[in-house]
Amino acid sequence: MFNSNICLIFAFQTPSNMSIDKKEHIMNVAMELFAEKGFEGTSIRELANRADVNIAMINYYFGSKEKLFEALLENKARFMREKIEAIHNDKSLSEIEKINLIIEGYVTRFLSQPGLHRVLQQELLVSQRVTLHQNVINLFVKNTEDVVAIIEKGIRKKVFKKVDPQLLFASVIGTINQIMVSRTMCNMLMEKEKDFNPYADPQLKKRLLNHIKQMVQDHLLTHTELQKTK
Amino acid sequence: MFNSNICLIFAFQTPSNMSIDKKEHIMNVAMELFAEKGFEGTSIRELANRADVNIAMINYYFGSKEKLFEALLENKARFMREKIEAIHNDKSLSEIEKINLIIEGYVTRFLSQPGLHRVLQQELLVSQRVTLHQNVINLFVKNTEDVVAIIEKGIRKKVFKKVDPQLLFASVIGTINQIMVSRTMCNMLMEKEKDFNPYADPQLKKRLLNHIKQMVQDHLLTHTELQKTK
DNA sequence: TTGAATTAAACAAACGTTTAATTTAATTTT
DNA sequence: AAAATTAAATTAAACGTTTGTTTAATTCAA
Repeated sequence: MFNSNICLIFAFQTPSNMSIDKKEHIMNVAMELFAEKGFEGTSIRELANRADVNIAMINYYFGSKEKLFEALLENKARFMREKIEAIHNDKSLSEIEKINLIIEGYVTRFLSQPGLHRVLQQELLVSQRVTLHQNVINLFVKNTEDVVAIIEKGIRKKVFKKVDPQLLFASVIGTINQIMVSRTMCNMLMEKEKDFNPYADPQLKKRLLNHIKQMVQDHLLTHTELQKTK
Repeated sequence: MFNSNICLIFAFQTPSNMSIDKKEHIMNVAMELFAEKGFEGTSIRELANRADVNIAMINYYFGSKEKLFEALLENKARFMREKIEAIHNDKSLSEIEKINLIIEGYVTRFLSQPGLHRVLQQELLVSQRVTLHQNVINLFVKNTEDVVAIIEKGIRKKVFKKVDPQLLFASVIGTINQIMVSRTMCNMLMEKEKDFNPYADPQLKKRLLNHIKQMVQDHLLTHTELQKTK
């Protein structure tokens, strides 16, 4: 009751852009909730409540819960595409430099947006909303193709040894995913207190970057004879 | 966790296997559905329908939808624990052999149970059902601790170079996860037809095993000087 | 005065769960 | 061995909530 009054006062003070801000605001809260509870686990009512708007406003702005979800991903998820394309086409960079830049890009982006990462991962995992599911896949496959092309060029140039490019990229992304999948788990593995936010910790970022780069480089540049297991 | 299972087994001492088979059957169908649509995305009615049992039977057997889910994980998710413990304590194995055996164990187990993997991953990603969520985490953390101990022993013995044990294990699991997260995506990456089942393909298994083992071994046994990026 | 923004209330549909009645199977009594 | 008794398994129907969405009235800014 009090809140709505306060809101009305602020509505007077901020003139026309209120509606755009409100849309933005709803999307931010939605990202938070979807990341926490998943798409089906989040109710419009809870979202409206947390965002402090009327239930009807969500359908008024976005049409439906699912369209809100689509708008969310459309708005936030294209992020790595242009970056990777740019790196791929930059002729001043060596292959190993490109790989390192891509690793840095992913680590930076995912660590700074844990919620988005969580939502994307959920959408990959669950195949309920078919076209959205497919969109996320396509985005990822395109990125993989670029990275694979870079690695294959390095192999042809004989600066890399023969590796499995698709699976190597899967290892890079998979490592980050494994860290992002659960904050609690991450803290336990990294021996931090329970309510620490590891994703904002520059030390974790450094550690993660270092591990991935070193592992990828060791794998790309050297060859050890595989041990046999009987 | 154990108690509930034991209790249920003793509760129906009826030798009539029909009921136990039916329970088994419901759990299998539930795994299928949860893997496809997630926990909240699956309705009791749809589950009952697909399993060809009355809706009430699910609550009759399991008490609730959530308890069914718990029973499911309790029944199927303990798998790697004993195996890793056994490998960890086996004194006839070298460190690198242990690591390879663990990699083989995970790959084999996950590839043979894609649904279970999917459900576990979802439960890590979503923190709705708190204790269940924590159980999955604990299971995973315990496994990590064993693997970390093995790697650290290898480092002390100077058969491994100094690496980040936690993150290396994250890379192993993460690579497998990345393959398991979406069948469609996996097929696109591996250039298979759309309705191919990659997880049953021995060639993919071989390829995955080979990549992970080789990458881990390169990383553990050799050292390359890290390139600087400005 | 007009069109957009916002609201409370109502909507039907779907949800997980419970009930109460009935069928089936096993055990006990005759 | 047949009948009676008891308990478990199964069912259809209903329960009260909650879901996403819509409506129709009201407030707001221009």
